Amino acid sequence: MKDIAHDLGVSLMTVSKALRNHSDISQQTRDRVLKRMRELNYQPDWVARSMVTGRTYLAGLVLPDLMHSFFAEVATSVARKLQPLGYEVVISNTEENARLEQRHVEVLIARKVDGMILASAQHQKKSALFEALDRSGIPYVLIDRVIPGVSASYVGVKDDDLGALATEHLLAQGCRRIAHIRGPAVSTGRGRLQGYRRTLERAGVKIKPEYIVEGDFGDTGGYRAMLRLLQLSPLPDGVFCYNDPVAAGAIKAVLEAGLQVPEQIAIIGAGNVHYSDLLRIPLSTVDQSSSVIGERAAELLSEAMSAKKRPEPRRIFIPPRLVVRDSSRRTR
Amino acid sequence: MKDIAHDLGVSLMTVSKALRNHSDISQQTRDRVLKRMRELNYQPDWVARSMVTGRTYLAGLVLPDLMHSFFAEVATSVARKLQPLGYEVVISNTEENARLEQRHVEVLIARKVDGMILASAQHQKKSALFEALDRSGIPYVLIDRVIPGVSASYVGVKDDDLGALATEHLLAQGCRRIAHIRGPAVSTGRGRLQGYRRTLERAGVKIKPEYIVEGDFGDTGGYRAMLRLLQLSPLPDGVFCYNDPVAAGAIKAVLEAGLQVPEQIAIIGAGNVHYSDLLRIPLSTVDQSSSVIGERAAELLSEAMSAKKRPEPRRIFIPPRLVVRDSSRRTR
DNA sequence: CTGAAAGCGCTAACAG
DNA sequence: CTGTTAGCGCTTTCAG
Repeated sequence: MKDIAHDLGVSLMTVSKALRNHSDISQQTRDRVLKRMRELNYQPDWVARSMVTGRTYLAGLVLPDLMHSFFAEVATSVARKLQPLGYEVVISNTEENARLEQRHVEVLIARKVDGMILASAQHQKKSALFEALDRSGIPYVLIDRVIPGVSASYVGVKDDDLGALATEHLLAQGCRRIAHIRGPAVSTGRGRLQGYRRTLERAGVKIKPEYIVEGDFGDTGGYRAMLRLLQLSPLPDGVFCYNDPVAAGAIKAVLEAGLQVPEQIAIIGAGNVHYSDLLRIPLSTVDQSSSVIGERAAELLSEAMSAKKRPEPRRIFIPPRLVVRDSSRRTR
Repeated sequence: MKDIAHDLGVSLMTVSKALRNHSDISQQTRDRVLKRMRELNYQPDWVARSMVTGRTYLAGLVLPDLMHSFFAEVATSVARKLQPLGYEVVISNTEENARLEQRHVEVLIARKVDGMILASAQHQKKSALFEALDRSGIPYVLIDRVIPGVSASYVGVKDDDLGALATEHLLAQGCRRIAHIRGPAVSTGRGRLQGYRRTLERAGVKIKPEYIVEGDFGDTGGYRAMLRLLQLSPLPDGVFCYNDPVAAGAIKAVLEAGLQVPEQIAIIGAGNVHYSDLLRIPLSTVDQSSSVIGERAAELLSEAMSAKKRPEPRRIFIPPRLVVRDSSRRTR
């Protein structure tokens, strides 16, 4: 900047204003400055600019697992929304580890990101993480997982409705012994389980505790959980799985056991990950509109980041949508 | 910092040094400083620190598509390697768009990232992007895709070897009419095609131009490409697909046409994405060790970032590894 | 419309 | 072991 000012015989300030399209600069001066800037390949230094303006135009995105296609879709849509607004997105992969997540968030705070979107892996009600976040004054939006006791904006589906939708579908397909491979103790896992319970109760079906098994987040967990279900007698005739990777693993186990999907055991997952249609047996699922979640969250965040004072937290619930494919369609 | 210094009756510098574990500070003073720091919930301001040190401890990762499981794996392993070293990773999703990529890289330069890893979507030899990058002096490592004319460090597989390996395997399975669904005109697409050609020539098999069709990067492209192959007569009895998503789409088309995989048409992909084993027909593929690529690239970059002077570019080639599953295993 | 002065929060270099 | 001085590259404020 100094060079440009010197070369053109104007002051630093004139250059600074010209570069930022400030109003009180003559068109002629502006053009000269921009021309010289291009000649010198000059790019304004964001670090210095941030230091004085207090804004970094960085947005943090804290995710439990980038390799889970649901979060990859969210990341893509968040970036697609935020980048045109001038924000760069810093993605932190927490690997479902609450401690690691805490550290990442502290780092993002110290780096003065303008805002954060997080699918938090915290299990506890009110963790140090959210205290630090609130103290920092940095706006943030929760996605996918609700953290009890944290009153921040949220975007996601109502997981009990999702669980109910899936379970109702299995009932409608004629299943009577419906099992659930449940997820971990985060809000999505709890909510889906609750929806499953609620639906069976309302339908007057007795809930058997041994039909509810823990499946973790991924396909290996789903595979192992299904092996346990396959020990039972009578066998379940339908399984609602925490998510699509878990369901894919479960299907693998069922097929290896020589049983038919969906004829003997119908299976449904959740998330509608993009390859669901390409699996061994095209997978029925409940769609969560991952890209819509990302978009809405980005919108809420960008409002909060540009607002003078913190806007009221808002909760946006995306309605879950049933997608029936072969894995649960009974041809009775 | 000023507050801490004031509260403790020491100078700013003492605090600054204590916080950074500088050697010439007494243990006692350091402890007092750290204690007060915790009490005040103070976090050093990275922006200010970067301004004076010239280092941001940000690393850019420029990828064509986060939703492609190969790149998601690379991103995960890069982050896992770099974060313990104190770097935060900024991921830019270029959506296979060379212009968008150019803009992203400029932004990363202006933000003064300490280094970059890129799987570039540039088609041309020497684009403005790499000129800007070289001018900036920021170290960078190319992964997955070689850019002709750019002499930077590189980590990836030799794509012609990959293509040869896949094609040889199909030959060994008894296929005689081997088609190729090729990728776009980036180095990976060209290299795999070349390996396919080379192998067929050496085996004395005539290459039919109509057996080489364009499939783009993803499953829809693979599906459409396979539909075109299915018009041909005689039908191919083996297809080497650019990557696993393309292969998954191709399998879908074959099955819908009522043909058997692998009995009538054997299929092999590349990349060994993590769900390959869960597809309709478990997919044979060539593994590229995505996480190793990420790790090695991160290692090369971190060396370059901490070196005084730019180290010599290095090229690391990961050997491709054949993974045979049902989609190509002929039970003759 | 243009410019001068002051300072953002921190650290490098050097002096005590 | 501790402190002083100067300045990173930019913008904000206010005066011409």
